[in-house]
Amino acid sequence: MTLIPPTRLKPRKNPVQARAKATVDAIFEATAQVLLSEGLARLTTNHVATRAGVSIGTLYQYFPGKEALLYALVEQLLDQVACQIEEACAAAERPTLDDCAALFVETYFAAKTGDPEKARALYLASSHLEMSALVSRTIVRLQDAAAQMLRRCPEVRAAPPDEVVTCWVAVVTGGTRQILEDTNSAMLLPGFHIELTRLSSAYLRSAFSSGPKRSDG
Amino acid sequence: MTLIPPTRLKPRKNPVQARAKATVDAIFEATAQVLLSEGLARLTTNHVATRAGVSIGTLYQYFPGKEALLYALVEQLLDQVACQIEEACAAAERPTLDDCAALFVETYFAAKTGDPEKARALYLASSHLEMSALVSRTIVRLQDAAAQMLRRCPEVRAAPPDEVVTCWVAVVTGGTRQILEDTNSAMLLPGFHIELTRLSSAYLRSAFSSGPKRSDG
DNA sequence: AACCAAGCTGAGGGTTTGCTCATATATCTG
DNA sequence: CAGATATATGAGCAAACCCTCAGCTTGGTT
Repeated sequence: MTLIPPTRLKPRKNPVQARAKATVDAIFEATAQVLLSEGLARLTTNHVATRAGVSIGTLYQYFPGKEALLYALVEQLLDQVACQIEEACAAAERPTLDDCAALFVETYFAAKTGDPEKARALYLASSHLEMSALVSRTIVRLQDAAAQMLRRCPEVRAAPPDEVVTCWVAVVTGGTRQILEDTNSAMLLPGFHIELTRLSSAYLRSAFSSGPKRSDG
Repeated sequence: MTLIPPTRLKPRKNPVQARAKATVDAIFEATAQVLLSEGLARLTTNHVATRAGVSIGTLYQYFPGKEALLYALVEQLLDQVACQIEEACAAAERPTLDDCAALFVETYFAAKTGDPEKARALYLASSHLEMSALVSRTIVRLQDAAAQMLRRCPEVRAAPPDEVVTCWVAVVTGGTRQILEDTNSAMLLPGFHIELTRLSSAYLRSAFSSGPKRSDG
């Protein structure tokens, strides 16, 4: 929405009838499935169309090409995550640092693990060079949401420094990705968000209330 | 080396003469370059051979296919990083927690940013489904190196819990990836490893010296 | 019913890609 | 030098792929 993708990446038209909406959904769903079962290299438009149960011509009525299809999928999935984070962060009125840590981590983690397959598909698809702007944009949204939440935190006096917010968001998103993509560590996944919350609390405290309660100046 | 890849992914033969070694190196180099300039989708064997200045036939004498080429490249780059970490961690004899944090982060960060282009190429290539085992293996090596270093740390009494090591390593590697891949935040990259070190120190302290020096039991 | 968008189909043209193989050159060994 | 081995070449074929288009079906409106 906010971004202006080149024509090559924009959808050709949006579905208006209910049946067409179902078709597009099926195409998205099929794309994610093929991505997971075959990998990005073997993802072909014909294969996606077949898996979606529609003809190849139908696919090309909505998307000008393979890349546009992936672009739309990534855009959709990223937007869902960003919206959930923004909503959750905005809802915290006077959070403690620990609240901030828990809220951000839990929300992000839940958004990702709610449908781990889709999350993995997203990681695969977003490795396409042209998606990087989309990812960047989403990261900025997360950073802004986090920074504004921290600013409403009584323990935080001034505006939180960029490096801290950047580092924190990078570490939460990157760490989660690492765990989700590593099929080996998938077993101890349930405990991960707890550790990640502890880590976040420790970091935020060390960044914002470092001295022993430096009283009012 | 440690892994036993299916024939489809193993190199066909190793170069023995110096000239052949140079050829294989050129192919690797060209692969990384094409990966960065064209992306994984447009990486073709013909294109790589051209960029390397060798004939397509030559490429196929050493690698049975495109995937094997990528596999070998990823294997090489991952091994370099793991070796550097293992070496650095093993060299620390009686480190403090802060030493551990700094050593691991600085070494990993230096290994990645020493050649950021190659690091980015690695991320692109490793998104191929079949590389996940290779990545997993490397992560385990990093975890082991970190765990053994922590065990030699006077502030750490017992063996460090798996969740902590897993979380820490995931966060350092994942966070670094996030920063390296995001071209926007590339500018404040120089400060990132400092924050990451602070974060690591804070986390390790909260995990290992949480109470006020719970004396011997 | 008659009409018109909107939606769907899938064979096939043109292109790209992966890979082979017959041939040629370079390096080594005795 | 002569033979053996290692290395390099690149035209070209089979397969895979992207995408179009002319015609067909479905849903909605009057």
